Amino acid sequence: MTSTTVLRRFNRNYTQRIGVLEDSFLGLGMPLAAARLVFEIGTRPTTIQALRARLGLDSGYLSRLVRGLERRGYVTVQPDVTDRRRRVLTLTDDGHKLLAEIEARSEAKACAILDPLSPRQRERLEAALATADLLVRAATAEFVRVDPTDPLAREAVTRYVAELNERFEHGFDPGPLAPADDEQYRPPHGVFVVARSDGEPVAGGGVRTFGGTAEIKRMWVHPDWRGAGLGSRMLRRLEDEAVALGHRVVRLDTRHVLTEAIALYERSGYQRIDRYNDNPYATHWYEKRLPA
Amino acid sequence: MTSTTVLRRFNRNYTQRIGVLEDSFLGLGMPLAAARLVFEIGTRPTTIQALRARLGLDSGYLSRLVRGLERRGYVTVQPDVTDRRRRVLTLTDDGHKLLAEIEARSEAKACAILDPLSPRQRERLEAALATADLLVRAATAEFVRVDPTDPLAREAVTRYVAELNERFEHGFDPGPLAPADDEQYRPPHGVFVVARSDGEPVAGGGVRTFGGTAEIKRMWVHPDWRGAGLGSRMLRRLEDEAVALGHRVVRLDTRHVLTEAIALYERSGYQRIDRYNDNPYATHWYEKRLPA
DNA sequence: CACGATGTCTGACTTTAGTCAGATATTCTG
DNA sequence: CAGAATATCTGACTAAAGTCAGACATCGTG
Repeated sequence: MTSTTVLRRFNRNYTQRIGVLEDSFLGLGMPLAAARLVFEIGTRPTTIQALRARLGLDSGYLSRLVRGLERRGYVTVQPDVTDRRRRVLTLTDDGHKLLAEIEARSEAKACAILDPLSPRQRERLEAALATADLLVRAATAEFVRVDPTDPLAREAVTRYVAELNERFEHGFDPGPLAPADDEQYRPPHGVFVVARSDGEPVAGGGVRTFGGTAEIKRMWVHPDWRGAGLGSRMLRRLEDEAVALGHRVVRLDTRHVLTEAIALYERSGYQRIDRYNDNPYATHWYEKRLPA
Repeated sequence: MTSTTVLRRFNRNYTQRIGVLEDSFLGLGMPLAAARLVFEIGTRPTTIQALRARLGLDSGYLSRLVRGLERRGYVTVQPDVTDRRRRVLTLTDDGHKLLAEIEARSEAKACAILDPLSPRQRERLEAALATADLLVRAATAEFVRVDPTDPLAREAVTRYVAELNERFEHGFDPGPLAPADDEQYRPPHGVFVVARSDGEPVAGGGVRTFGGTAEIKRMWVHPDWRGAGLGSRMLRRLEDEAVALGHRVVRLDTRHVLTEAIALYERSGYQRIDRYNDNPYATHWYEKRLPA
């Protein structure tokens, strides 16, 4: 049986049986879409714009849904202070009560579904769903080239730096962030790529030109998203970008404590070479010849 | 994280991303529900009644959907010869063409979703989905008491007999099926239980009164549904039924080749005892004292 | 063969979900 | 500061999905 067959079969069986999870929102006196909104807003106050991106709704439709929730007193709508075109949504006390009710219903429904399973089977299902969840999310993440000043890129780099600082024995200091730095990751010198899911960066990395070859830098994968192949995909994508920039050789450096990264590079055909830069944090240097 | 949390999280992520599998039916010039019907009818000719049970649709709504398909020449509707109230649906040639188109679109969509994954990740996802599929299906199977003459019970017993006949070294002959036999699995002497999913029996088993104690017989789980705990659930259910019939002790016999069954009984607290009947096929005899 | 149950159909209706074309206010860019 | 771009809102519309009450034919049972 092929993977697509399994996926399609699962989809049929699952949506038919578990789709009922959403039916638990019935009887709340509001359409399901509105209940989903309450859930999203409850997770964290959001702008209408963010909801539109996250849930993929038409702006007119969303506007009406929100107004409905406002009219019933579940949410308050206020202009965003930093950009008065945007409007920030917050749950009122009644909204939080409603959210609690929604949560309770979902939970009850989920319990009812899992109830017949023995603890052992439940654990198996939990593990399978967690794996499937991660892989499905990873498969649907979108890789996009962005400007290094894009908020997505900024966040990816910030988290990358924070992680190195935590994992390196004596911390990590990226030095002052000069505007010239950004220039390195802009065509024609280089590019920056992020993987995005639901509007959040889940992986990032850049290629720049250094010493006549391409150099891959700042590769990072969100901790919650590791083990799903995003690292390999990012690496492959950055190699493609290097080729597109006209390079035939790509290099990179790393530090011994980053064992997963080292494993990834070696699995991906990188050869260890001598020190080619003066990065004080680097302990390993790699090179790969790219197919034209 | 609890199982319900994982289930709910998966459900949110999954329906949002993969629900798109169904969007592939868009542009066929028919509502999604109609496309689903074509798929169901294509799998095997069905009656309207069966569709209603399987898809859980309102009879009026379904009637209209079917009439629409008929009007466009995708299905033919004929009275069932055995019961002229029922109507049998069959795909026409055009209907089969449409089904092929639907299949192609689903397949393309599934491919697109899986495409970004490496073969290794795809295999992992496939395994996870197959496990989740089995367990979700098992969790939602319904255990019902039925009369031993009920078609569901008949099918379960038939398949049970067929399997024993195949697995026993010299086959298995259940002997003539006497009406008195059925009586044994009817209150107040006994009961017959089947687990049902989408109208098909996926497990079955009976309790009868024999030699002053309860005896569990004819326990069977559909081969495609094994490894999901249906056997344990059926055993527990039959024990409960035995208690309800007023018994405090339940016995059963089995044959050495049925190793999973033996493992199940021993895991479930059954003690091996001496031969208590003259079943020529039995090699192992078990007993369990039931909590009141 | 009467009577209740079953299977299907019809008409009249509602809700949900969504689309699309502008209108308006605000912010960004040169 | 003009003009483009962005964020939201409004009105007018459609299609899909489903509900409900009742009508009608057929079947099984006593």
